[in-house]
Amino acid sequence: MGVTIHDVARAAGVSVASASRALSGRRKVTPEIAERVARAAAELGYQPNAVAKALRDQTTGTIGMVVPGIGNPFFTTIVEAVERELQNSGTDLLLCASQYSPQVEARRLETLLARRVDGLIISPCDIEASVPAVLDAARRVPLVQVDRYIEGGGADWVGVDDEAGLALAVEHVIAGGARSVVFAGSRLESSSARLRLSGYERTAARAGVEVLPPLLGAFTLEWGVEAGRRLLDAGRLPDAVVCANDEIAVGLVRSLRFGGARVPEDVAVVGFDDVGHATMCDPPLSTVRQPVEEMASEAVRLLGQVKAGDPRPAQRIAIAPRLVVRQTSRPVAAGTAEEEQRGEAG
Amino acid sequence: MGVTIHDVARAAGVSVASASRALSGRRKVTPEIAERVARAAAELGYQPNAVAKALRDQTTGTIGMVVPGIGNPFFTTIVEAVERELQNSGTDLLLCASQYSPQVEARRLETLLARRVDGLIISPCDIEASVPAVLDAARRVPLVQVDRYIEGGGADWVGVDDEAGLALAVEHVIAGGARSVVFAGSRLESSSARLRLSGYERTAARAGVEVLPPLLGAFTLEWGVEAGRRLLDAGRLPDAVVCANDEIAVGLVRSLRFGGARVPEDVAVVGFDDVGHATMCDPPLSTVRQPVEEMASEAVRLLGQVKAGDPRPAQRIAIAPRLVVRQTSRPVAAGTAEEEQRGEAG
DNA sequence: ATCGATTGGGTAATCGATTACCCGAGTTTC
DNA sequence: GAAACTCGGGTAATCGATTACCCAATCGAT
Repeated sequence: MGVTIHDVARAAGVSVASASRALSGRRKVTPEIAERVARAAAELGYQPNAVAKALRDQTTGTIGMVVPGIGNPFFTTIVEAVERELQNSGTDLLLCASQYSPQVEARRLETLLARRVDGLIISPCDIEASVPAVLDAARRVPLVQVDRYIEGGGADWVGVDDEAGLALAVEHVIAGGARSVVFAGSRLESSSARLRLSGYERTAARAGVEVLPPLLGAFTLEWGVEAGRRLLDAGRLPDAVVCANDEIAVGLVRSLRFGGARVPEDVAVVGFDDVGHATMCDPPLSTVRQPVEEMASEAVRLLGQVKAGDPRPAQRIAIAPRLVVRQTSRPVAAGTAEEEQRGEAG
Repeated sequence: MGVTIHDVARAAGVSVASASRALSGRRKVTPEIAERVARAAAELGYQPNAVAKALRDQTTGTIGMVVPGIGNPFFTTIVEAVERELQNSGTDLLLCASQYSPQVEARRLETLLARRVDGLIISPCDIEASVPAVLDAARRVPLVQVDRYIEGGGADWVGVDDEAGLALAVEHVIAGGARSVVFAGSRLESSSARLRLSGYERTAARAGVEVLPPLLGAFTLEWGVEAGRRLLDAGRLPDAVVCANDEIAVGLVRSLRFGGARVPEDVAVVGFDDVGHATMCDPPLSTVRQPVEEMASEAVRLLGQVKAGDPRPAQRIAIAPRLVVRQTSRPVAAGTAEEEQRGEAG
């Protein structure tokens, strides 16, 4: 460690200013000096100290990203997409998981700000408890929310149109003949959880099918299993279950089939997200696809425009999802919904 | 942005030295000054600039972690475990994915070093192409490899005993009656891929069953599906397939069942890792469990001891894996192998 | 009363890279 | 031929926090 630009300058027999200029090319130097500096830098294996540069430039070339958890394939997919998006822009990503805890989330934001990230992308874990920390952060650096958001509208957001997504799912199962539709979702701690529930409720009401009490737990496979068990215990199964994400749906399918129900013959199941292992489920899962790449590139683009504490009204960009029909729901007449045959083993 | 310790000092009517001392408590100040400084800091919302501190202290309080990809649940599990391990040590994790590309990996190491991380934890993506960048990094900061490692022995490593793991798997299916055992793994680009194959070969040979040509592809579900298809196409199925990881195993099971084979009756399947969705597979997957938490805490512990470019011989810590028998293999007499019933839906 | 020791505060150097500013040499222009 | 410019190099300030070093005041001991 520790070959500095002073060492390079000395080795090349020039001043640090010349060395810096030769290396950065931000001001002309004679070819002779350029050459000597380049050689000296190469010989010494000089690598600029990004910490010093960051201090001087007041910019770190990093952006922070905080998601509830990287165990959830939906978030890892977003993270990967954001990373790809940042790939060649020279900015690095500092990734943090809040572990679904507003306290941890606040701490992580704190240290990211202390490290002077140039911007933040966050999916706030709790729609209420996350508010102060997120708004505070938004006041200090450009911040964009992705997927989940907090209410109170201080910060930009990009995500899928959750209500529209649930509408697609509900309309699809109704078109397939379902007369009773249950919603299996998560406790209403996030915007996604709330909007997906309300999307279900509205669409069901509009379509004239009964709005049944929702099953609310967590966005996990385990909760899906449990939800399926409850449906089985209740005696009469609904014609269809629409789920707030794929993990719940996969657990639900397993649980229902374990209990002897046939999917989709006895009960249709539709998930949400279409990332990770939706195709790996048996049978492959019908689901609502989130346009993750688009969300990521939109988020990065937006981040470039946002200024910290900008009084401009916060933007909300809701991207339309699309339905992917596989085998846990009855296909409907061609043209009504998109058909997909990905995911089967053969 | 931008309330500095100078602002705090001015507001409190003291020198920056006193302000710093009052805030850090590293030298005594009068209670009166401590009080004034604390109040001024609180009122101004002072937050120390970690960049400046890092430059001055020559230590950033961060460690970098580079894994091949966060789409693979095995790596996300390790990352989470490392994060948990670091939780209260005041060090943050800078996470990077190399996307299974040695070039990307080298670039990521480069920028982590430029950012002066205090240490590195890496799972090198390629056993040969990763060598120069990893050894170079190890010369400059403490570095510990986890799971995958490079040959040439310059850096410490902690991981599972891959050969022993495969031995467990192979012995288990043989004890269950298998006479023909095929290995489905990955191209030999990583230490894990190589050791798991050789573990299979040795154990099969020792047990006197024929060592069959391995199916080598990638550590993915897709490759598992393809491998299953090839076995089906070949006409006669082996009694058992041991896989290099769970993703391959899950794909393989789906593929075989789709082709009409019964698992485990016609062919037993055993995976490797036991993270993520091994229990979600239908039927639940028998597998070899990697002690991820232990690996993570060992890696962090080791990192604390390693010095950059330490001439001390590199340590290799291989932790013993254990077999988890679920339902894709025939159980054997109690006591020979551990039984588990986790993962069924009911 | 005087001399050391102790206490606690302030000044300025430091970390490494960038760049504002200055200066001298060479060119151009009238 | 001198003023005005250009070009390219060097010196030192700067970013913000920490701390080596210095100094004044106070205390205790002789």
